[in-house]
Amino acid sequence: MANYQNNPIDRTFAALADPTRRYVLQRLMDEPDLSVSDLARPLSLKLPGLMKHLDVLSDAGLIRRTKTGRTVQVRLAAEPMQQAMEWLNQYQRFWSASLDQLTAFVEAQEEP
Amino acid sequence: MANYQNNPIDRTFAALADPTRRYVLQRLMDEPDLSVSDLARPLSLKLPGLMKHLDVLSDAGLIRRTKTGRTVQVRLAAEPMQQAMEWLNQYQRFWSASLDQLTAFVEAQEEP
DNA sequence: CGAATACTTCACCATATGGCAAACTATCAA
DNA sequence: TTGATAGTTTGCCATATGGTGAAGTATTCG
Repeated sequence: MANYQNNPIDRTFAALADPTRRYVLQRLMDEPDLSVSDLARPLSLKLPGLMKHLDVLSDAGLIRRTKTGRTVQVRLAAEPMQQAMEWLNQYQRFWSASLDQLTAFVEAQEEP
Repeated sequence: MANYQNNPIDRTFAALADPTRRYVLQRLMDEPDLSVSDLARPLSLKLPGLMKHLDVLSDAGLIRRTKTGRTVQVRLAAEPMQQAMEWLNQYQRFWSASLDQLTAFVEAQEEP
């Protein structure tokens, strides 16, 4: 093989390509600082499985883990998504309809 | 293992996770309807290697291939990126600085 | 027709990924 | 201090991915 996701944007997109990992990210949006077992509870995989996903997310810089006592708090660190977003932005001229959607979305965000 | 990218958004992000494939997409933005060998020429891989990448991109719905005679035209089909984009949009509230950037970008696009 | 061109398919390889059970390492509670 | 709890590490496995060379299929050119 060769290179295997070693640049940041590769790792970001690769991390986002798995539904379990996207689920983790979405949960962390709503409930910050969840523990590893809190995250695992609703999932149908064992802890070692989740660990691997968390490693992928950490390597991509999308989460940060801090251990206090015996529990680990997992927190979102969405910075790398910005790059991913910027990369995708280039393609907007190929779907102007959705450009309108995006504009609406951004405007909605700007309102109080 | 399990599920291996079988839903559309998985396939989209997985397709975007490789630099060769992102290169192909970017070239197709600038020069639509390139042939397979045109795409391969500047790359340091053999045709079968590129073929696999094109298969991944097709399966993700990001390109479309049409054969005329013995040459194949590859065209961008960026629709699935919209979904990817929308997914990423959720995270904007985690980086408001770049939200401003995005707003600027969208506004720039809207000007003639 | 015969040969070159433009892909495509096949068989093969090394490494990655996503999952598990089992064993291990804290840390907190009784 | 024993035991439960929270997480990690270590094999191990099956399948995926990204690459190759070699052979196969059309199509076009001379």
